[in-house]
Amino acid sequence: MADVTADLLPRWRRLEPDERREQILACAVRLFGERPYADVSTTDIATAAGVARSLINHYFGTKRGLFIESVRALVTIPAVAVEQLPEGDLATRVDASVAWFLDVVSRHSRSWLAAVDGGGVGRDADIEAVLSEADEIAADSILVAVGLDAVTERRTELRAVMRAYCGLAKATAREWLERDALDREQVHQVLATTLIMLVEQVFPTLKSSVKIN
Amino acid sequence: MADVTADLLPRWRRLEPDERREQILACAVRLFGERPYADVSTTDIATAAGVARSLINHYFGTKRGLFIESVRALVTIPAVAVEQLPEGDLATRVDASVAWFLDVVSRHSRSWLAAVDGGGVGRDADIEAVLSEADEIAADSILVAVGLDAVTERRTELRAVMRAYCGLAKATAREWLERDALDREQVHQVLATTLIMLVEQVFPTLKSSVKIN
DNA sequence: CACCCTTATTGGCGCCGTGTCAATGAGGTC
DNA sequence: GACCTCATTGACACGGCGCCAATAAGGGTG
Repeated sequence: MADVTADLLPRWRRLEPDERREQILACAVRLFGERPYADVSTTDIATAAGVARSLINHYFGTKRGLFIESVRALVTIPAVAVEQLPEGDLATRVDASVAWFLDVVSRHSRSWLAAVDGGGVGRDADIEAVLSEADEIAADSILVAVGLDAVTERRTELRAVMRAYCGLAKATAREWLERDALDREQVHQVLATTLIMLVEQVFPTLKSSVKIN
Repeated sequence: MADVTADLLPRWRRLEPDERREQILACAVRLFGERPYADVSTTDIATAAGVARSLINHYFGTKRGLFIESVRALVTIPAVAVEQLPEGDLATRVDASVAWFLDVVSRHSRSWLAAVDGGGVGRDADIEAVLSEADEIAADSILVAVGLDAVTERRTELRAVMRAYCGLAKATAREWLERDALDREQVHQVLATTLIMLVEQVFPTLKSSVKIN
């Protein structure tokens, strides 16, 4: 017998664009964290979100577009984070920054790990740009944290070193979260010590770059 | 008019499996270095190698299989490299190791950059495994270079720190090769100083891990 | 030198995933 | 309650990939 409520309740709910967008994005973040990019079809995401597959294209253009948004959501340091840093000497602020970082990455560990290496297969200029931008923001945040944000001299090199330090941070975090070869305390120690060393030892003595071109 | 040589010279040359395999691999390494994974079709590689597309599947099984081999060929440190390290104190050996690393990566710069981040989009367990293995080998090589390869105590943590250091090495090299924000000398200085610091300062004082499980 | 026999290599088939487009209906408004 | 907007759907076409049987290159054997 036919469902008598068939013509009473709608077949699908109509949401505000922002709302629907966020909902799809949340599903995508989760799925991209669970499986590699190529193994997650847009059909999977659509099913998880309970919508038609083509709606994904409507909101994000392409599958890669959705992936890019997913990565961006995970790797970008919110501005509010750096505003809540404690006052105090270098060691204190570095400790707080490292602790904050470790808190965040351990919370979303699986998805974060998937995001930071850009997925793994398929080097892509757009993804690269998102990760770059995130590193850029991260580098600036670190400069604020260590109190070097006012330094204008040789700022390019300064930020480059900080971006490089981000590479260390990611790799060290991976040793903790993924391989379980280090514990949190050890990761903290490596990152804090290295950062302080970079600021106090390496940077002041860094040979100034001689441009050849 | 029909080509009179049609039945005289063969339509294609028949190579030894190893030979053909290497030829296809070389083309793949080049193309994967030029474009992102998803933008390189097996048809492109087959065309570049002058063979039928299905021959790729015959030799490498799948497209990803071919990609994995391509990455492996680029990121694995040959055993011969560590055997040629000079004698001398820590600073000397570290300098030589860093110099060797910078030589290699700058030589294949484009393909190497593409390989180390696993491509960019599509985090994949197999790729992860190849990069892991390469890091593993690299970590051991570094331990030999800094003369800590005989240390058995807390070896797990020791290698983990070295793998993490590989993350710094990659990121720093990227600042030089890709962004041109640091020059070779500066990269050298950052990597050498940090490595020495890790060996002399961090590791001796690294709190021993307390397993919770 | 002619034949054969191994196997490197090819061409074509079918499947799956993706992006596009016009049609549909949910839900607010007058 | 009718209309109108636009969020949402379903179907279509294209392209890439893996598989399989057919083909021919080229060395071995008489």
